[in-house]
Amino acid sequence: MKPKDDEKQRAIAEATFNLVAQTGLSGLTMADIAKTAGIATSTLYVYYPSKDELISQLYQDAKTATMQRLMEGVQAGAPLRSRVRRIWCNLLRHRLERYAEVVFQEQYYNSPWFTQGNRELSTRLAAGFLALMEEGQQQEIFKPVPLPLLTASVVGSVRETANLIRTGVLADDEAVQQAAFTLCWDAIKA
Amino acid sequence: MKPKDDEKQRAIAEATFNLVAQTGLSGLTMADIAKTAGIATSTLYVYYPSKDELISQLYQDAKTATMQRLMEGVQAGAPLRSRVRRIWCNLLRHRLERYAEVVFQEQYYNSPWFTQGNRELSTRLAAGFLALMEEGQQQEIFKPVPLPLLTASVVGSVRETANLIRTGVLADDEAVQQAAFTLCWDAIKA
DNA sequence: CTTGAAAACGAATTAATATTCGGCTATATT
DNA sequence: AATATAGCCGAATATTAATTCGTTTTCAAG
Repeated sequence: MKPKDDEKQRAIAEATFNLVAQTGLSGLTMADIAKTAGIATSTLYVYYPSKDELISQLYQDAKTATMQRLMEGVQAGAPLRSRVRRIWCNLLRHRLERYAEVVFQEQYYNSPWFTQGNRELSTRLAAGFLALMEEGQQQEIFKPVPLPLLTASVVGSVRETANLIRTGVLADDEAVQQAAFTLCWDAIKA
Repeated sequence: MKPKDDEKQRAIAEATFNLVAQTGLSGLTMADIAKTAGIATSTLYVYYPSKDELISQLYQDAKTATMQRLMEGVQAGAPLRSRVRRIWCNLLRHRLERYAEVVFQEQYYNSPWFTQGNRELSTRLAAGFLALMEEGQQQEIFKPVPLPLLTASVVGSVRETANLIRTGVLADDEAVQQAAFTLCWDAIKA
């Protein structure tokens, strides 16, 4: 029997991310995905049973990749500030380099199709990051406020910064990064 | 001749906001709007020439209301910190009380239908807020970083906080508000 | 080299959904 | 009170898009 083609799989994902970044999740059609990926529309159904499943599956892949990158090169022994800084930079680079993928994730996350199961996956993948923030709070390096306030500040800071850089309002250089991270750190530090 | 019915106008807006909050801008149909508003689908076309125009018009109304509320009770003579705090609280209250309207604005803002004209409107309406932030920077109360970084921090802080309160992660009380605003202020203050 | 099972395709099919149309109704003006 | 103008409605219409179907092509196993 003929095996599925990994290359087509990749093409489908890439096409979907790019189309969503261009025209939004709302404008996404199976016909467009197929055309952009260079295959027939009906072939999509060989790889995914429905449009919903396709989107959900791609979300899981993208989210997993994001959270993996988040923790890249974070050394357990290093000072907390540099670990947080590393995470902050990882997230920023990821958002800038794989913008389409990130847009896709956010649009799906805020869409009526987003499932409970995917919400649980997100929580599970964020566990490492959460533990790190909690540690910082116990060491009294961070403010004694509800933990979600701290994590939201970090993630929010990256999002805002990435948007400003992407739209050309800010340059993508060391100075901007330094400044933006300092705002973030001052917000959370005790 | 028969005049247009203000009550219907209101019902259309309310229906649209609620439906978008429930099922997303992508799931919005003219039939649903009409049904929820209690009128015939074709009557929608008496008030708006097309679905696009309907959405665009409602966005302008909502955005205007938001920015008006933003500056409510901000006294020109007051210390900068309390003016910023007032703005921060205004935005938070608005996001919590008129959640559907805010969701609608954000989804439209990030949709492929969002027009250049609406982008300009947004900029125009934000002028007062921007001037205030610039003043704070000239008085060296804020950090000497690019202005957009400061404004994004404030707006982002409100968004994150409102989301946490709305989803029940944080309580809607004075203590939380105090804590969240302190994070925000520490981020931007020199 | 044959073969069978699954991939791949293009053409239906079916289900939604934005918009239009023709007639009726309400009301502001005279 | 008459009337004309525009609101209002329910029923078409036309278009778009997800999914299915029947056939052909490809490839791994025997």
